[in-house]
Amino acid sequence: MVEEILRKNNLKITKHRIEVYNIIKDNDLITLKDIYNKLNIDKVTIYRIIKLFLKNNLIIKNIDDLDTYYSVNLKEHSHYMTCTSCHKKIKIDICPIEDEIEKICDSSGFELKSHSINLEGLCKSCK
Amino acid sequence: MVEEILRKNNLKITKHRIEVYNIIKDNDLITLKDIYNKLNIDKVTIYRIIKLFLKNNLIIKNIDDLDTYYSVNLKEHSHYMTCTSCHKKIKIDICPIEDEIEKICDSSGFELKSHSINLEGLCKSCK
DNA sequence: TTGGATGCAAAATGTTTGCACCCGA
DNA sequence: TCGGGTGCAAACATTTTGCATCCAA
Repeated sequence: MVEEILRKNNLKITKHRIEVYNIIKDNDLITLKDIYNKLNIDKVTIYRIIKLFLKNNLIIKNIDDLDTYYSVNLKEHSHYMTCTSCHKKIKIDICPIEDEIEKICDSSGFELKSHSINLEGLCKSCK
Repeated sequence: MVEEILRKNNLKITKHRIEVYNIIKDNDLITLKDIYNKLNIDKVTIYRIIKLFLKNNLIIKNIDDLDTYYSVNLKEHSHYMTCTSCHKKIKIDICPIEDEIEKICDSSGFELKSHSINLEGLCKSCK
């Protein structure tokens, strides 16, 4: 529930914040432009909400060769490989860094709050 | 040798391309702005060279909460964890996705050309 | 010599800021 | 009620484009 997440982070609960969070949650890897196109909220407000969510690690910033995308920051999450030819994204359901990164954090005392991976190459049909 | 790399990719060898490649190589995770500040090359030309290098997988685009950085795409490479409080970057010398991703590519037929990882959190002294 | 690379100017896009007004707590 | 959230306008920053000139092959 978005409201709980906002409350837990001491963020005021507003209609716009709920809308933005939910649209990111329901559209994994959505661009700011698409959030703007789907919601009736001023672009500036979306920038501010995105910034706030990033700062509080509620969402994750992802990139590929073309654009910047946002996704919600949850334990269950996917990563994607992007074909630079046909621009299709192939979903990976396991997190390839999970185990290794935990070891590194344990030994270095780093507390990981969020992560994103950009994998680019050619898909089966494009190579 | 930069010249060989350019030749191998059928790219014309120019003074500027050599300069840009070398400065990225010598300054792991450099911003476009810093390339511009360090070299006497028009900003537009740097944008074009960066774009060309990315398209040919000669360099990698990396992000953190603040900026976009470039690094050369070599088998021996580092990743970094970024502290969102003090903005220090902690170098990781092993590639945490290497093994897992190879398996995924093998089974899916995806040919990985480049990858970048963004790890954010709090370093030992900031948490 | 020739097509692509570069520099300069300008346009187009993307992002932030200031301020008045609005709304959630 | 009140401080922070939002919309609008404008400023600022980033990236792309058009075109004339230059240079690597």
